[in-house]
Amino acid sequence: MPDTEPPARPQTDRDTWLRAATQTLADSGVDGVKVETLARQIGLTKGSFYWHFKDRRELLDAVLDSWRDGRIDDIVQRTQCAPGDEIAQLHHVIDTYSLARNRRGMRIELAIRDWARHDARARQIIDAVDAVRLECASALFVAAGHTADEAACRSLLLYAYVFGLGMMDGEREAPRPVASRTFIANLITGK
Amino acid sequence: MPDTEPPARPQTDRDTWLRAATQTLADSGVDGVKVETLARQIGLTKGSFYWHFKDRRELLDAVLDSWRDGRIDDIVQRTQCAPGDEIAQLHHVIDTYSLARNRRGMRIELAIRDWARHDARARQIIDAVDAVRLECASALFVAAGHTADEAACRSLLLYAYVFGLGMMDGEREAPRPVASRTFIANLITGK
DNA sequence: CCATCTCCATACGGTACCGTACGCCTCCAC
DNA sequence: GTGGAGGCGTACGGTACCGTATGGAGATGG
Repeated sequence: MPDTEPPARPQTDRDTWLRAATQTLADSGVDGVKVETLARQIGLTKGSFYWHFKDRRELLDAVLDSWRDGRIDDIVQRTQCAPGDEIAQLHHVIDTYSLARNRRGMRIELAIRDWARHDARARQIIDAVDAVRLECASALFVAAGHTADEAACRSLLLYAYVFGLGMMDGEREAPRPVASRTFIANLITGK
Repeated sequence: MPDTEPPARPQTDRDTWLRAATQTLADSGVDGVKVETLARQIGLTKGSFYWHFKDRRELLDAVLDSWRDGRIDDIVQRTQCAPGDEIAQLHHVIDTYSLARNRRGMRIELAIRDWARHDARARQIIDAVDAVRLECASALFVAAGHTADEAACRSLLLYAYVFGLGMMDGEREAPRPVASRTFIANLITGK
């Protein structure tokens, strides 16, 4: 921040740490993200780590920031559609979050949500992402003809459902039957 | 198990360890449950701990078992009602799980659900509790006139919603407006 | 060819755990 | 009163972390 952006440094090894941390976060939760363990995994040492990051916390914050940016870009993209297709698009959003279709994404999401129960910064990131998601989904419901209040309720139900289901299903292999998922999606979107 | 039940031992100090572990589980997650930390909290030492428990794992399993028993008793009780009151009873169940009404219960629940993502035994307990809950809720929906398939879908939506909402809301103070909660509950139960 | 900067390895001190070994009380039976 | 057994405290070895200190290889520029 003090100096003028050293011109496009590769930072590829910083990203290596970031990716490893994100993966471990998904696999083992925040408490599994340990400097020495990551070092062994990626074949580097703490010497490298403490050159790229001030401390463990800075790594975690970087993971959080990059996750937030990715999720916000994603939802903004995924909720743009032609007029008249809003409900179909909402069904697509629900499907996108299904465990079978996006296991890794769901694991990261759940790990961060759990983390947010003890960490203010993580909580803040989660709240920011949720706010954008709810707003985007609400806009679709409104475009489909619902009132603003009702749209907000249905959006909340939608996201609570997809993440709650992710939590209940855990690592289950067999996906829920199509008929069930369609029925539930119809309840949420209002047929 | 080998001998014949030493006649009603107090076991009050074993229970002290159990309660402390459950509380810490709710506050800090499984990884926060550490023998030496608990010892400091309750004013005992590891000498006591390793007399009552074989190791840390045995304590965790005991927490899990007692939680499962409590949850199953609770849901069986809470889903008994007079004929005709089924939908009202389901609304009551939803309300019961609201964060404002049962913060501590929700914290324990979420901590165990997160734990279940890495631990087979915890996963097994969660699955057992979920199965009973879904069955009990489904029975109410069936009694209210829904088909078995639809009852199963609505039950799944109900529980996914309440736990998903618990996750999204975190430690939020202000409860959701009554109108919203009623609207969503009506969507789930079918008006 | 020397200086400096980047990037990383090695080595170290310190802390927080787990589980074990062992010993000290206290209560009760005989 | 003495000998177990229940219940617990103390002390110890071992491990897995965090963060720091320091040095060294390799590129880069003068």
